[in-house]
Amino acid sequence: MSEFEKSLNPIATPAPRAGGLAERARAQVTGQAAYLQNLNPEQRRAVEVTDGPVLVLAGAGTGKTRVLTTRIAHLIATGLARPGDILAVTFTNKAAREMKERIGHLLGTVAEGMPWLGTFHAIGTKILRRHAELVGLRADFTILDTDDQIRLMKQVIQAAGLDDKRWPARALASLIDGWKNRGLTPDKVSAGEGASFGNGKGTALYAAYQQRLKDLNAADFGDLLLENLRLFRTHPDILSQYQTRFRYMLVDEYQDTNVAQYLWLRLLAQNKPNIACVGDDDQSIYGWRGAEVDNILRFEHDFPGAAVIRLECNYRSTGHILATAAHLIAHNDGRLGKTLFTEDEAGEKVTITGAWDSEEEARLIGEEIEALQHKGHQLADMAVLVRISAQMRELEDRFVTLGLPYRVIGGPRFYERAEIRDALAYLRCVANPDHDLAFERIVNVPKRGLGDATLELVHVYARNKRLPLMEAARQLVETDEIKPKPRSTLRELTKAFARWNSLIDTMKHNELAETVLEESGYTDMWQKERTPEAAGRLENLKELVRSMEEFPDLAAFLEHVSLVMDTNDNSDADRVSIMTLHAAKGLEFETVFLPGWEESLFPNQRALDESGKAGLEEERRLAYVGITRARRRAKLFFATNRRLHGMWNATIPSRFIDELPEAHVEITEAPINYAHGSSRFERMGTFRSGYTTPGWQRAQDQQAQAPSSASFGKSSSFASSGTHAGSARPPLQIDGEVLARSSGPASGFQQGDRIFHVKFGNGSIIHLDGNKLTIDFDKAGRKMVLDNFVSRI
DNA sequence: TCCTAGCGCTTTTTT
DNA sequence: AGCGCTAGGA
Repeated sequence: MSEFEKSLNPIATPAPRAGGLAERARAQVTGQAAYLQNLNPEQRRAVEVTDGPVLVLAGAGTGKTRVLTTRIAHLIATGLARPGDILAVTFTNKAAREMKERIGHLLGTVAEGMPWLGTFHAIGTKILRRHAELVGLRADFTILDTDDQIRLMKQVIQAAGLDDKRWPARALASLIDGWKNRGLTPDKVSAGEGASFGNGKGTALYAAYQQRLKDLNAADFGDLLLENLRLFRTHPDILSQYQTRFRYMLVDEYQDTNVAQYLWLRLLAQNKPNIACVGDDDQSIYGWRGAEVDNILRFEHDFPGAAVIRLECNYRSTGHILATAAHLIAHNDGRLGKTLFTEDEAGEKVTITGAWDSEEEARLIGEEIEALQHKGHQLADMAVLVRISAQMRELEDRFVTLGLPYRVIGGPRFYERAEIRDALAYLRCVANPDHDLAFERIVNVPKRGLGDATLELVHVYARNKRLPLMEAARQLVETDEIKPKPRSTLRELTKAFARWNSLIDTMKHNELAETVLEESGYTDMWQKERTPEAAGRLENLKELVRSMEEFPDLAAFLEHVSLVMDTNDNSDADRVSIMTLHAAKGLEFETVFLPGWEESLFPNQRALDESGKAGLEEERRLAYVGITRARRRAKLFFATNRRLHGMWNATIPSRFIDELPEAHVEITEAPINYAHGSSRFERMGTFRSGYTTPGWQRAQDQQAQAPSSASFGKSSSFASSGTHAGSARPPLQIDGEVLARSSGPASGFQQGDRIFHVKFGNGSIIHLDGNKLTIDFDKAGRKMVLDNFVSRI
């Protein structure tokens, strides 16, 4: 066996397999490795430059994952590193899973031999467990999920004598989360920031929370990295141990790293920076949760002598799509700059379709999907990408009506469902009776008559005796402190937990789970509730028990769910996907529908308010991500009226539409005429009026007409959904004297004026309400329209 | 201790 | 509009 073959697979010596390791290795002897042959020159360079820091700027669809996985395979195949020498970090479990699979394909072996390939958090946990005692934890510390975290913070807030109404635990949670993302321990938080919460007690609350975590032998997600930093800083010997171990480092999605992750990487890469970071500054869309685009922009400065490799050949999208995306993103400042190109055909232009309202928009999308389906396209090749989840409802309604199979990606995840968390809390209590937060969660679920009063007794006793709640309860029920009824209930419960706990070693863990859920009365609770929803919950519980089979024991299962908050749903039915733009990153589809390109929604007003120009640029990157998900068809939509929080609002097309290159987009008409009628010409007109004037400028114009932005919002809202009923829209009556008075003669029109409307033709104004006009059209009947689509004749 | 009516909030989401 | 939480009453 040659030297490099040994390094490929140091243990077994299997017979050479077709396409396997040995065969590939032989290919390398004769010329070059087979795995390198499918790479373009830039990709190859990104794989073969193994010394020193490397930044790979990988534009959308340029083969980023291929480079990462091939690079790892290359390091192993050439004998530069053994699998255990390579640290490879990703953000999501999905990405980690995918990489393992693909490396396995490349090397012809299952890549379980990559012990240090995983998410930041998974690897952080692994390291932390080995040295837990050095940061005040035990090796079996529990990882709190968001829910536990918030309940704990609530306790901390109350313990500090603060009103948890006025200072909500959620707010503190996001504040502390933000600090942890930035690598700040309580002593590092600036006084000003610390004082911003809880009457100046922010920092103290943070410190108290950290203390509580230590008491509970627990860590939250942020700690998994933050405690690593502490460990590395306070124990240079341990740091150097890992520096030596990780001879090569790879980082996926580098543009999404936050400060803590950045510091972690820097510490590990300190002496021997064989670090390769792959990312795309144009796809940084997680600034709001602590990601620092700066990390990638600063890479060359941080790692002097870094090789910067740009992957600019796009293998995903056709010409028009790519050109559209490129032109849009060029409006951002401060980019590292890439020019994507494709060797693919120009393909179809990106289409822009204006709809009267969001219902019509959903209808149009539904029809286009059906039309494509009739032409033989798979539903699984299509996706609808929305800015906010609230947009999904109307789409789902429409798809249900059409009988169009769809799936919502993202949404509430499996492990976040109440019944799953309850079941997990039971199992955590069984496995670890000291898990106070889990105990609290289920002590009275199902209702057992153990309310606040009883629980408070247990709490007080536990605090005084410094005991876990379960143990405190066990001791308390032997006294007369508790009233007879709750006393016997609680006694039975603690006995039950003791019994279940004793079964851990003898009973199969999934059977044990079933037993626990049965005997505790938890399954009964849902069975008694005869609703379809409860049936679904029971289904989920079954699924949970089933999924446990994949793990060797209860402890392994619980560790898995703490870190992996998703399940791989392998439903392969042919369905349209609906998801947010954020959830779509990293995915691709033949056809992508992008509804809701309107000011306020997209770019999202809140992002603009909170982050100004940076917010706008992140929104634009989101738009870029959306368009670049499409392989062959990207279809943009906007509606002139949208229902938000139950109110109809007049909207104007997104400024992003104005930023698209005219040569690569086309404005479409709706394929079918609806109740209010439409023709190609009219739709063009509608759109043009929104196209030639920059969106933001018109927004200002409209704002200027109204006394204030608040009354603008009001005056442009239709009365209710009842008066606005989609295609079968009845003549609209405006129910508000109040509304009419409040908005005044803002439109400049008068009752009786003859007007022309781009969509409905000529008509007479019969009623005015701010910028909304009720008009009897000569041909189209009575409609309510907005003044900016109307001109006097 | 439990049930329910009313109130307030509402971007994006991973681990 | 819809959901989750909370306070207040039974």
